[in-house]
Amino acid sequence: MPAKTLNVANSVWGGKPAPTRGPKPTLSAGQIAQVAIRLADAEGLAAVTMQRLARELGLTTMALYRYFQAKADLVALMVDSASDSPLRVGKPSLPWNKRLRKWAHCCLAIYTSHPWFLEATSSREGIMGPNELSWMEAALAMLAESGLRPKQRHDAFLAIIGHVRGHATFQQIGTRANSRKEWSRELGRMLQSESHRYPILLDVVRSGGFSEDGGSAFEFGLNCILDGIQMRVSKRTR
Amino acid sequence: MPAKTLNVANSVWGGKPAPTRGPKPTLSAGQIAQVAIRLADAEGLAAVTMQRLARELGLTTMALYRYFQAKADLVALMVDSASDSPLRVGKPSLPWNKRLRKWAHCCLAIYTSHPWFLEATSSREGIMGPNELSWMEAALAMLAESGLRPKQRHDAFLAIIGHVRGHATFQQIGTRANSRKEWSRELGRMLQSESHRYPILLDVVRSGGFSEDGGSAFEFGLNCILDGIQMRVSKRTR
DNA sequence: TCCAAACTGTGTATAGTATACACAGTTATG
DNA sequence: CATAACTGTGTATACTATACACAGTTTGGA
Repeated sequence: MPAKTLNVANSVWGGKPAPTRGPKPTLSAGQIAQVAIRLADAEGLAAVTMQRLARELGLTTMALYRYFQAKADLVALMVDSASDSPLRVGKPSLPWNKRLRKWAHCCLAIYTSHPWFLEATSSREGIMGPNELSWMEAALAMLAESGLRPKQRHDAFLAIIGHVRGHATFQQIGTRANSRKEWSRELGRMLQSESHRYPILLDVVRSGGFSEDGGSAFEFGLNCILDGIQMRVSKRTR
Repeated sequence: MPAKTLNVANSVWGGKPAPTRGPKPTLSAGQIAQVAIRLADAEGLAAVTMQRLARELGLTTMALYRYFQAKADLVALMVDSASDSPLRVGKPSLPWNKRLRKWAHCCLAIYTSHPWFLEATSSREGIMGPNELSWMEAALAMLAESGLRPKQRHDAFLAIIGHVRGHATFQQIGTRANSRKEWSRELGRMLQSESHRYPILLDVVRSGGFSEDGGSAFEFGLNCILDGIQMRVSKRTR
């Protein structure tokens, strides 16, 4: 019996029947997740330990296990709560690709405003939560408008979310110990001592490809993907 | 002083001066990394603990710290060793995009043959190793042939590696506890009970978008990106 | 009205993690 | 040949997640 998966689902899909006897819980799973999110935003996901979180809440460590069967359930709820974020893609009259572009930007905003989000969603063991699925549904709906078949909608979605996550990964380079600039400088130094092996890479580093960005890399790749999808849509309708 | 970063670099860029006195080490860092790779391939990255690895090698746990300053250094060497993998992109006479496609497939092969590779490379704190950089150099060289400027080469590279990693992430869904099919079935059941909220998503699941793939999703997104790059190259040369 | 079931949070205990530190044995160099 | 520099060992520590027994609280049914 796949017990773990089901439990994770329970924490995110409010499936607990709300018992009648016994004392009322002093908190709710949602409240705990909110505090955990604030903690993770401020100090990283590694700071969210059961002991630390309990201390933050004025509870004992083990009290948390009355709200979540395991830590994975807590993280799952953190993820889905953070996914309850405004998705503004403009009027439905806008063409699908314009709205999809906005979708990607809103989605990226979750990753950038919650640095832990990427790590927390990198191992998709349990089932996804309702808010996460809503994001997915929205993107797939736009792709459906484009005229792609269901399987291709999925493929296109994967390319886009992959790009969002890829950019989020890139943004987090050297985030912890050193600053990003320091990381880039270090790489440059390393490359210079081996410049014969990596001449072109050295060009890129010197052009500031790694240190400064300002979102142009995100835009570039997103445009490539959207144009590529557009081409395949045109092929189909032609 | 960013000591940790430098140490990681040392383990990967053989910078230790090879001492003269004292007994010879019974092993080398590279050998240890190879055993760790075999262990991770078989039982996952979580199985690679210092104690387990030491037991596997017939050493004490603490003996490993004579070879690596910290576990992160070991993982860094695992990553770079696994990156020492054949990159066959065909004759240099082939057009850059055909070779870049092959590059992406070879790169994906690393991720699929080493399921731990994705996780091990998800937090890029330290500097990259020489083999990793060689992969990057190769891709950037192809993009340079296309005529893109250095900054755009970087942007394009990011889109491609992002797609490779995105697909690797997708492939690992539900890999652990349940099979992937079970995961998809579970999702389908969940969606059916909320079918009014996720009608289009349900279509995709029913079309087998999640359960079966066979690499078509990878191909689709890769083609989109490569065509998108091609368009931008044409614009520039026109 | 009262009792027992069901629930809450607490305290304690355990197994597993990385890794710091002191030590004993070994080797090449002065 | 003595000592410095290195090897691997053993022990200890601080942190994880979480299992389990318990004491106190609330409520449904008698």
